Amino acid sequence: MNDRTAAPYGAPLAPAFFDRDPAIVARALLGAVLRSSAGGVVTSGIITETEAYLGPHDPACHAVAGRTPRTWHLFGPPGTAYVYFIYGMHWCVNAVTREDGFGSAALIRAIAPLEGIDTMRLRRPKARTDRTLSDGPGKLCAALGITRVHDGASLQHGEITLHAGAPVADAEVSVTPRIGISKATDWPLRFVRR
DNA sequence: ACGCGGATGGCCT
DNA sequence: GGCCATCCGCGTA
Repeated sequence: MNDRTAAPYGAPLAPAFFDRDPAIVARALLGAVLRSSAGGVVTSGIITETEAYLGPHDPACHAVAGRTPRTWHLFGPPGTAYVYFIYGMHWCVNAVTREDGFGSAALIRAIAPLEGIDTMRLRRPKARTDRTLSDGPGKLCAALGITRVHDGASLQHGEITLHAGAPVADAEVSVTPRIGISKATDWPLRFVRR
């Protein structure tokens, strides 16, 4: 209904945007728009929280396991979606960073709902407020219909895309250790928009 | 406002 | 067999 409002974002971010250090990319993704057309319905949100996973040398990064069936697309070219299944129930989405074959990424941890909020509510019936619709990595994937079928897909042209949005100033950003991990727990690689 | 534990299944050792 | 880049509901305050 109110889904026809003008979307304040343009063309998808180019591969060159992602072909940088994952911490730079994770920071730069704050304020960007994550968009989905899964199921033929547009849902989107403004990114408010991200984390960087640095590669095979980062103990908390899935790349430490090497290239396995699960981590295959983490080693894809920059601007690829790396979607994985966790805790037997949830999906999480990353944007692959750096060069093809390296194995680093930026995890999208939270978005503020922008378009398709009615659809997001249907997909997340337990969410009581708009804010809790997509304020977690598993929640936002459920809200946007992101699943295994998107693993390995291009984030430039596909059902899931990333778009530049309004810039976010450093004064609005908190940098903290990453959440929910058991290794390298003190590395400051989580970026949160206040 | 917090803290804790159960759900649930694929994947690596 | 054990470990998860999580979420939700229930308990205590």
